[in-house]
Amino acid sequence: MESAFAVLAEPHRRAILSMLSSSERSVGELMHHLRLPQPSVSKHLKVLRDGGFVESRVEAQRRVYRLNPRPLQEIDAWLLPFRRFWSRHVDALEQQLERMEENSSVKGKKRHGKP
Amino acid sequence: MESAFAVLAEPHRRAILSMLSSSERSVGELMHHLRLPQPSVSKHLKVLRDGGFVESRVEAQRRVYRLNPRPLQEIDAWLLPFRRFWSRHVDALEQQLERMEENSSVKGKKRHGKP
DNA sequence: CAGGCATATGACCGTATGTGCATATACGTG
DNA sequence: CACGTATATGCACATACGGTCATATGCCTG
Repeated sequence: MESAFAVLAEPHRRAILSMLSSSERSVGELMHHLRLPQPSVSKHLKVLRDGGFVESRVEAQRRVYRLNPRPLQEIDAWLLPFRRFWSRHVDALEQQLERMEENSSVKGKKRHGKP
Repeated sequence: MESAFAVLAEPHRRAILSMLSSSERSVGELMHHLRLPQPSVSKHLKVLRDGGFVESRVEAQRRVYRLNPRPLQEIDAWLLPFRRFWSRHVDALEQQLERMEENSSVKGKKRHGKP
C-alpha cells in the first residue's frame, strides 16, 4: 500500500473513517452500519491501521477503533499547492466556461469519423 | 473508477497533477518528465480526464493538458469534517503523547502482540 | 498525396485487491 | 475448564489495474 490515497480509494474504508470521525466504534458497530461481513470489516481496519488512519483500544473482547488524523493531515498538506492553483484560477476558469458555452454546445461528440 | 481517491491512488497520476499545477504540459513533456512510455502516460491521462482532474486542448498535433481543480476541491470538502475532528483533538492527542512518554519508553511498535 | 510526428486505443499479461468462507485466537463467564 | 462472544487471519477466487507492444488516428510538411 503505497499511499494514503490508495487506502482511501476504498469506499467502505472512507465510510469507516467518516463513522469514526463522530465517535469511537467497535468492530461490531462498524459491521452493523456497513452491512458487511465481519472479516471484511476487520481487513479494512487492518489496512487503515497499517496506513495509520486508525488506532484500536482493547476493551474486554471488543476492539474499539478511533481515528488518527495524521494521514488525513498529510493529504490536506498535499492539497496545498493545488489550493493556490485554484484560488489563482477561479476567474480564469469562469471565463473559460463562458467561452466554451458560446463556442459550441456539442461537446459530447467524439470526432472519430473518417474524412 | 468510482472515486476521486481511486484516481489519486496512482503515484504517476499524482505526479502528473503536480506537474500540471505549475503549468500546462503536452503529453510529450509529461512523458519525458515521468520517464514513462507514452501509452502509459496517455492512459493515466484518460483516467484523469474521466475523473475530471484534467482537460486537454488541441494544439496542432499536440494535446496540451491543464489542471481542472474541481475534483480536488471535492476532496478538500470531504476533508472538512475531519479537520474539525483534528482541531478538536490536537490538545487531546498531545496529552496522549505525553502520557505515552511518561508511561514507558520501551513499548516500541508492539501493535501486534505475538504469542 | 506520401511520410512523419504526436497521441490515443486495443490486446495481452502479471499482479494486487476485495470478498466469502472456514478457522484461529483472545477474553469473559458459568 | 468448557463454552460463547468478539475479532483476526489464511485460503481460494474473481476482478481490476498498470505496464508493454502493436496499431490506429490526426495533423503538419514537403
